[in-house]
Amino acid sequence: MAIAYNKRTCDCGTLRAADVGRQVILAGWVNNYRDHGDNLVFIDLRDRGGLTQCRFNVDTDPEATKLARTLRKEDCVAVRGEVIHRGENVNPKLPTGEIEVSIQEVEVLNKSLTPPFEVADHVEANEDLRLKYRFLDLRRGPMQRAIIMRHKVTQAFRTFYYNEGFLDVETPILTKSTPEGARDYLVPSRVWPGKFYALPQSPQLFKQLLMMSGFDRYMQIARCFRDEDLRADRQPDFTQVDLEMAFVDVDNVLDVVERSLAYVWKEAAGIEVPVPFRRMPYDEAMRDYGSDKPDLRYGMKLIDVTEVAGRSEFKVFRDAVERGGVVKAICLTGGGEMTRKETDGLTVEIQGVGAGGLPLCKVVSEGGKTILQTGIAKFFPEGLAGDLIAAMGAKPGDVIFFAAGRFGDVCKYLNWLRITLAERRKLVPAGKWEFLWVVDMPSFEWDEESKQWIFLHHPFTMPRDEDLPRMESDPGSVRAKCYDIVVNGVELGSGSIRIHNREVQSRLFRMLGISDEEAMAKFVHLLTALQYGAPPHGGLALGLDRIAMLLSGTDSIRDVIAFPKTQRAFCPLTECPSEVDAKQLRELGIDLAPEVKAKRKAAENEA
RNA sequence: GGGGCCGUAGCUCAAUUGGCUAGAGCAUCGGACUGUCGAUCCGAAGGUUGCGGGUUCGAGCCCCGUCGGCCUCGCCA
Repeated sequence: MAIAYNKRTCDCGTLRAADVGRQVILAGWVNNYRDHGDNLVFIDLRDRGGLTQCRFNVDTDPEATKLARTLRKEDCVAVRGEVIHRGENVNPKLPTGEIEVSIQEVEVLNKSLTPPFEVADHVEANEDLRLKYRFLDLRRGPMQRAIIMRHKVTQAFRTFYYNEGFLDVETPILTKSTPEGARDYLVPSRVWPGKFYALPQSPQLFKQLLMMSGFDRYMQIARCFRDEDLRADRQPDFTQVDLEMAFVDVDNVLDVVERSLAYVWKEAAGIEVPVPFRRMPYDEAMRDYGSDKPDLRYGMKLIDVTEVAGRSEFKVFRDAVERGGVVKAICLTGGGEMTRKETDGLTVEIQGVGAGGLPLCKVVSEGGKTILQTGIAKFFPEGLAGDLIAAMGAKPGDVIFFAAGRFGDVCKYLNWLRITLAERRKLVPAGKWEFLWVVDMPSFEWDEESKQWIFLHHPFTMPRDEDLPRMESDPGSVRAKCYDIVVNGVELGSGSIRIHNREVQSRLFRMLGISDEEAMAKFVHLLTALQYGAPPHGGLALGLDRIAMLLSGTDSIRDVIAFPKTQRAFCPLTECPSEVDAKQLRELGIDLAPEVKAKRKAAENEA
């Protein structure tokens, strides 16, 4: 090799004025080139560490300068030269801006085609193009920082939990399909034609088994797979910080998890987070915020105005109340300045969420009195309007938004509205981290479709001790020993204390209309293990992608995943999923459905 | 599965009410330039307006279908 690129003296972000005079070897990519004619050429060389300006002078190094002139963006090169001070020409924008390297020798390690988009910090390209050329996208500063942030988060979690005595144990990727919950990704097997493994939705059952095995503190950075529709914060394969502890109750789990989060925020991002975190019962979260993951960085609580609204002449409200529903409202301080166009726009949008409309009225001051105006104000006679204003704590200049109907629907609409208003009107304070435990969720929920009770969490979640006697008589009142950790309106993770007693587990399955035979068929390994001295245990799983996303300041987990998939679970880089050979299918004993074949043929003919 | 927004040069965008040869910035290529660092200056090249159909004298624009992307509801124990 012309230049010993395997003996780089440092990376492109480290050289300073103190290094002037040193002979250095650098390697990296051409970030930019500036050709000043016969004598002078500049190349900005970039690697993971940063940028270093390389100077080529034809008078002193004609060969190198000649070659430098042919360099283009994203060429991979190695250079050798002397660190010199820039004198009058320091660049304060660069950490290395005091120096440059006067290049004596340059070697092109590999030319680059013209990139399909500019490899620059400020990116303009569409995300799907960036995903197709992810290896180029990942060269960009913000992406490098995001991936590095993720690494720091991972490392901090490991350090913390290892220091707390947690054992890192791997669990199978090929495992058993469980039809409950999310859809499984299935894996066929040549050795077992007609049978399938499933990729784990989480290591849930295995980590419980590890507790029964006596490894009383377990953690794993675990890949999980769910074949469901995607979102900005959901990928088909994602990563959990999975943990489980034996001989614990709720407080033990919350304590160690919140300390781990505080440690990670400090270590990875330098942010101090006070512990313990606030706790809020699920009912309170739903009542005040209409959400099981409320964002506490701003106010705009939901206020129940069912009583007042029921006395109004507005038919929508009266109907809702008569049908046993609720009317709730939020007050937007200073919202009176919103234009008709803005509120009409919100109406259309909230209809997209499912609401019939967006009733509202403005609070104004007139003749020394505070009154309601516009919108549905006319349905509130003076006295009633006063009651409403008092209930809302509204002041002149505010706007009151309403939602009426079933409790769940009202929550959905006003939660959407609260979040949307906070974002649009910039009511979200920067740099604030509002951690919150949401606890005491119901164990069961009545499902209208199947006309039976279904579990809200998973079927191994322990009900609260004092609620156990009511499991059969009043299932709706049973609260679970389960907990969600939320920060700034984002659910970071959830967990529970598990059932460690076979009798309780059987009672619970019976209650849900699942026979013992059925339960055994699905969960034989767990149910059997429960009978051999299973210890009390519980745990939690944290969404690593979301944590990395929040600490990177992005709003999509795709930004902290090196090779993510699109919303339709397609990878533009590898172009997967893809078709496979007929031979592969034959070996697996699999035939495609006729309609799938027909569709494929039609697509081929078109192409 | 439902709703919304979007698709024009390699990239990001523009194109008046449906009307002349579809434009601009960046990137690319050629040339100039000794201190730039988002270099600058001069010039060139670059288009199946995602795809298919329809309406029209005339479609980037209107209509229908389809493909793809993002957001969202459902879904995600």
